[in-house]
Amino acid sequence: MDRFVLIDGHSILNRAFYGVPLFSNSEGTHTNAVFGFLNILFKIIDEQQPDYLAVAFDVHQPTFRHEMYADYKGTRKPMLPELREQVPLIQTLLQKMNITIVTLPGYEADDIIGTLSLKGEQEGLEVFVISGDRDLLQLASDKVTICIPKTKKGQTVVEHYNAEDVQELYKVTPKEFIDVKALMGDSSDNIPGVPGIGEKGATAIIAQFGSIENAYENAEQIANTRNKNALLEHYDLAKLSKTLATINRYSPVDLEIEACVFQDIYTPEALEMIKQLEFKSMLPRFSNVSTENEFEKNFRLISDFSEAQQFFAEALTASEAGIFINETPGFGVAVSFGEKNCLILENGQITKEYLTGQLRSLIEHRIPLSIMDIKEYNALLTADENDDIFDVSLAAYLLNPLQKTYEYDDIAKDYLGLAVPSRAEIFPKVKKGETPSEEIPENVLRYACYHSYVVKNAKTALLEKLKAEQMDSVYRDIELPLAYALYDMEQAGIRVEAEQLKAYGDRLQTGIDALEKEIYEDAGHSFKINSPKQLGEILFGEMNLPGGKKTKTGYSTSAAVLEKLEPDYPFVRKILEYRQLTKLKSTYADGLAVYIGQEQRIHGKFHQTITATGRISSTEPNLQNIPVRMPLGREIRKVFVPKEGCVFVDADYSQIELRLLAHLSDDKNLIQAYRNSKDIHAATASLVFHTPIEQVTQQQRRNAKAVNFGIVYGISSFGLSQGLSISRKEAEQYINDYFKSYPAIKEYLDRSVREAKERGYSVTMFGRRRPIPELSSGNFMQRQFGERVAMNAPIQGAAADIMKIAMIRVARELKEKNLKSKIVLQVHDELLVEAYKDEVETVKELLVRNMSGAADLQVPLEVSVETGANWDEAH
DNA sequence: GTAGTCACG
DNA sequence: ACGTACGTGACTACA
Repeated sequence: MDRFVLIDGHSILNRAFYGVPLFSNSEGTHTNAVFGFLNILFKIIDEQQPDYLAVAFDVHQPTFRHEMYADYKGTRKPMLPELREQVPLIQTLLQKMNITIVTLPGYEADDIIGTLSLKGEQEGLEVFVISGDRDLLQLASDKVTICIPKTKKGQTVVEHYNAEDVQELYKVTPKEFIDVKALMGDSSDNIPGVPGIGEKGATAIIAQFGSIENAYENAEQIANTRNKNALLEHYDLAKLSKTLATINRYSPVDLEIEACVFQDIYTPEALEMIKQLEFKSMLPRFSNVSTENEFEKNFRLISDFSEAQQFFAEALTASEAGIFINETPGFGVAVSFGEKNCLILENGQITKEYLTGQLRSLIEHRIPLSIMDIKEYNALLTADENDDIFDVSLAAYLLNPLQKTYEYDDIAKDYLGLAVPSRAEIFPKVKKGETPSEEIPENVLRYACYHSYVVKNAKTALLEKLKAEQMDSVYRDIELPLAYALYDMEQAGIRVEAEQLKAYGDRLQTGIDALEKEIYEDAGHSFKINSPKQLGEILFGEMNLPGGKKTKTGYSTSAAVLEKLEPDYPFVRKILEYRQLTKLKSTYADGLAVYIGQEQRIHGKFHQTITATGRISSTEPNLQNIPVRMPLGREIRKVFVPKEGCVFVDADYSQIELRLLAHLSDDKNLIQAYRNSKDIHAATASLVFHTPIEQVTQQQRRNAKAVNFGIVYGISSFGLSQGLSISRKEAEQYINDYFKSYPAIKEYLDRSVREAKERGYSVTMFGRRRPIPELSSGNFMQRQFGERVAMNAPIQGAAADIMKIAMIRVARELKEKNLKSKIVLQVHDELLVEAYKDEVETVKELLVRNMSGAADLQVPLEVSVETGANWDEAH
């Protein structure tokens, strides 16, 4: 039997909107409801395999119901703008998917569905009605099934109701269901119902009499007197309600079911829109859509040795080439130059060594190459900063540092205006992160050659754009050379004493076990101490501690909250201690151990295209957040040690961000303070609190320090009050006093915000940009966030630039002087060098010189340097 | 997969 | 009245 699926458009969109957290694509269009709608649509299509499909939408116009009852749907809230803007989106997308959309002025989508479902039933079809609205249950029969999607534990499940299910659930037939609703009323549609009769009464009456009319005629048989009187008194209202609640199954829908025949929904037009909406997870569904480009005909697979040799010989004559290195399922190299795009796969005489040798040869012959993420592939290419290699990822990052990834298909779209199939489209079964294991060669060919094609062609566009935005220098003088310095740093790795680390972990475990026992005893039972939910219930529920309430999901148990309770409750102190110990154990003791490799070294990754401000980030493991503030945590640094014959030399910028603030704002007072004083926070306190510097108290100094931090973060009185545990009023006073002492800083910060608003981005003194779309948001909070970012980004970004410049210079000088010492870590304002003992003095000197000389500021760029037998000692 | 928490600059 | 410090990454619990 053929199946006919009818979808209640607004109802499903509405459900999707509230079921899926609000999000937008990178253009700022809200897309969550469209996303949710599609997920439900795909699920229904997969389950039902419809032969006919139509989606009904209401039109924004009064219906026949409004004419008979002016207040119909009167109390309904207007649709939120975030949802309203998605209605045309889903409608356009459905059209692009060849799906029939039905609307009917003067009628609701319910009536269209009622009419078409009846038509379908009469024509012998099996009908499925998809809606979130239970009113539709009145349409259920043995041929018509009502499907209601629900979100259960984050998963969409669809509940099915035919006539029997309705009977079972509501004790009345689908037809009688109308009468029940009419009697009890419906607040969401503003159907009046009969005053005094609720769900129970309505169901009882209709179950007994079958209809309002029959019940009225036999009213004397209604057992409940109050219900009986209510019905007798409000019979007219009940009749009106019934008419309003009845779906019109004979509305003038001018549509033959044949016109709804289900066709291929995976069209190129729809795919284009899905990409625009950025629904990456849905791309695999469109894998059969060919987004084949003309040039794809030039993609060739080479697995014959002599052919490969000929190809590489020709490549040596190219003016430039794009390359991609494919590592799974087999090793291969894709090279694009001129009109040629070839993937040469490892095969027989074509060995991995041969292929990398050929790439080396291109580099040595100074053929300009273009590649994504040179750092990632440099183990194979062994290039250095003097080679002619263009890194597409770095350029794309500079042009927009806010993106999560820089995939070749995004590059093609953004800089070549070209739609190319993404990885997900080419390998539909392969999930992100997994490796294609049994991929057919044609797919690998497409994937690899699209890659090399895009990187070859994007180079010009990216360079032009960098130049146009005055970022060519940041690219050429900072990011690109830095990639090689970071590569060397990753290769060097850092030595970690595995046994000491293990011992440290064991020590922690002893403490954890003891604390756990005490905590369970105090609580009277065991529970997951690290579960904020369980802990919150115990603290603020069972134990009835003051405070309580905070987050969306329950009580807040953050350190900030618990620390306020700590003095009065030993139990809370134990919790905090437990948290500290388990954190150290899991993240550091156990967490680091798994990364220890050859020669006891950890080779963490340093990422250059992640942060919005230009800092680098560190993962697997994160070596930029190794504890230092608390003594017990700091112990971990003792297991980071230099190799035999070496010591650590650790160099730190002293308050680089605050110094940058002095420089950028040109504030004479702050500049003077830096030139005169060793202790800038005390100097600030002296000025702000009108106290001679030698009389500044520790408290005053602490406060001044917090204000200094706050300024760099994009000050707000609330933020400062939180940081200092003082009132907002006091915080505000501090800020005012601060700006009185440093008037140019206020002007500078205001200027930062103003200029960022004008430009849409902020920019560092080296030309690095950070777009701040929040500045033009209609949302106050968002805009305010944008303003703080506009104050912070030029400072944090410039500090990052300076450190990068310093790293490049240090790495260069170490190489030039043939020193064996190596940079092993960068922690934003700190460089750690593993220095050979006979090089220590040279290293110390060159570190300080290069770091403090990396920028010419109006204040000295101070660098402190220390040595030690482990990281703790050296820092 | 997200929320909460906490480690760093 | 809103409900906030800037930038990251890893881990645990839980839906």
